[in-house]
Amino acid sequence: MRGLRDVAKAAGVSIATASHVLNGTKAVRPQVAERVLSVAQSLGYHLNRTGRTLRTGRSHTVGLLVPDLTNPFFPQFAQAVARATHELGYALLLFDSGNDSAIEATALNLLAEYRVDGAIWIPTGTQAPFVPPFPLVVVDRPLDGITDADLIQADHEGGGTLLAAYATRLGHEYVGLLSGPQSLASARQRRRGFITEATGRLNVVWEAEVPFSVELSRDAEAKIAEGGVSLIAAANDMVAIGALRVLKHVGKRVPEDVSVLGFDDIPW
Amino acid sequence: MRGLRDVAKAAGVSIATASHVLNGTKAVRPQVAERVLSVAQSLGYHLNRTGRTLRTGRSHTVGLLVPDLTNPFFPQFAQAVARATHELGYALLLFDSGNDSAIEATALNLLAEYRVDGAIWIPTGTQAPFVPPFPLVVVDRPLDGITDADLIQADHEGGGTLLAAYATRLGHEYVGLLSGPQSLASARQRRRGFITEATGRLNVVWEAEVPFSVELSRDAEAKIAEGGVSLIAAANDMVAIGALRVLKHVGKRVPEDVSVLGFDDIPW
DNA sequence: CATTTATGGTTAAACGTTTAACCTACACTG
DNA sequence: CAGTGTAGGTTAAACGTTTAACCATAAATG
Repeated sequence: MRGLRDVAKAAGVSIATASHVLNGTKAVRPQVAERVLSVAQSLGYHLNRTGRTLRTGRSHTVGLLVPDLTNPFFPQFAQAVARATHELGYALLLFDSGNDSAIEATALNLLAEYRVDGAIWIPTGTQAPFVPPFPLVVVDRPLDGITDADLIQADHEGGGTLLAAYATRLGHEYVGLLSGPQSLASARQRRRGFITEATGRLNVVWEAEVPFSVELSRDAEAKIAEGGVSLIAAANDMVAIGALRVLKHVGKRVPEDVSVLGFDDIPW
Repeated sequence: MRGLRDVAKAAGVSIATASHVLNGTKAVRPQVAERVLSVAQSLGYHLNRTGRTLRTGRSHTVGLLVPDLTNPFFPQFAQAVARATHELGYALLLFDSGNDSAIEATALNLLAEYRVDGAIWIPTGTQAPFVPPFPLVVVDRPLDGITDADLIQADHEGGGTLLAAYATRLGHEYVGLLSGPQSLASARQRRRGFITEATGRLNVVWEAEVPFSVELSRDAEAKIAEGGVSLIAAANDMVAIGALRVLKHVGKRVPEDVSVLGFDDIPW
């Protein structure tokens, strides 16, 4: 692969000058600048980022680590981040941990190894494998022992409150609750909001804890099939869709027989 | 950030030995190996990949460039690739071009700048902005002028054939076709297969070309609303869902009033 | 005209690794 | 005991950039 040295030689100029031309970092006679550029072009020169990063100590790269790209919430998020970083002239390293904290740890390690200038992390758990050597923005799920990271969080508790309030407003009385994985702060907060708002107003006939996925637990499926409620509140749109599947499977119509409430507004 | 030099110094050993310990690339007395490892650990040392890549010329990184992560087909694909690369000890750089060939070009350029050892590319168009300086696997959409890349392709034409054959088997006669963007080879091939199989057996009352998205064209929406067909074949599951939306909007029931056929088997 | 200043270029060091080549001390062999 | 091999370590060069420091020439200034 051609390097700056080859470009410089072919253009009859020093490496420094070639670098200055390519980066516009110092005045160069138009004539020779033109020559350097055309030589670079015809040689198929591509900057070697490892060289630059090594020298400057800045990678102009940020990392994004999400729990699961097949949950459509995250691609939307990733695209927004990608657009922003791209506009700012940063490269984006995108990792999908697959909800696996071991993979998450190696991804985090890779971000460190690539010397990202910063990262956005939507953790799958509540633990960091090490304290990240780069500026960090944590999304939605506070981490134990990481104190100097920024935290962006939706009002999950308020969202849970809204679910219960809406169910009440629609006149429902007996409801089921599919709460998300209680290992996640976000799921805990949604649940708390729901329960708090529901007590005294709604009768939570049953509750089941399920993963943030369309695949529910056997327990949850049994409770959904059992009936006895006029509304099912789900911690998540994917969970809501899982509930819809089970209901269809057991021959219950939505919303005629039972209503289903979700959270996230995914395109599905 | 701590480097190998700091680790070596703190362990009272040369940089070379520290490197050998960390990479297991030469025999070292267990006692000193242990010391190096624990020092590295306590110093929070992370390998500097830019240094290694610069020296070795190999990044142990592969790139994956997809057209649109919000099309659920691609996250599935990406996860499979991620798992495979991870198992082989490679890092994966994931890019989403957003169906924008300008972004695609810069992504490709980034892959070159990162010196990936190879890349998988699902192109949005049919042109490459430059001949990639790394081994390339192109998926589903052959490129003009790129001769030495591997090509993996689904049997799109056969899929189109299946759509028409299935419609015929179900006894349909008057059908509509939502063909995908004809700028893409995959969409062209699906269409060709469908048309070939349909001629003589089905009456293709109307056809509309739409993007691979749930957002259809005005023209397509009008044709769908208009009716006159008992089945609509879509070039894509997302397109099929777009059709379902329009049908619901105009009060047509599926499958009682009209059937809808898709392609891809996405989870939605 | 003598001096300063701007313009356009070069030299060389440094970033953090890896790794071939080298070195030393010791154990083994005959 | 001379000679050979091996185990375990070090030295130093190289990868491709960027950039401070330097230099030469030409232009501007008084």
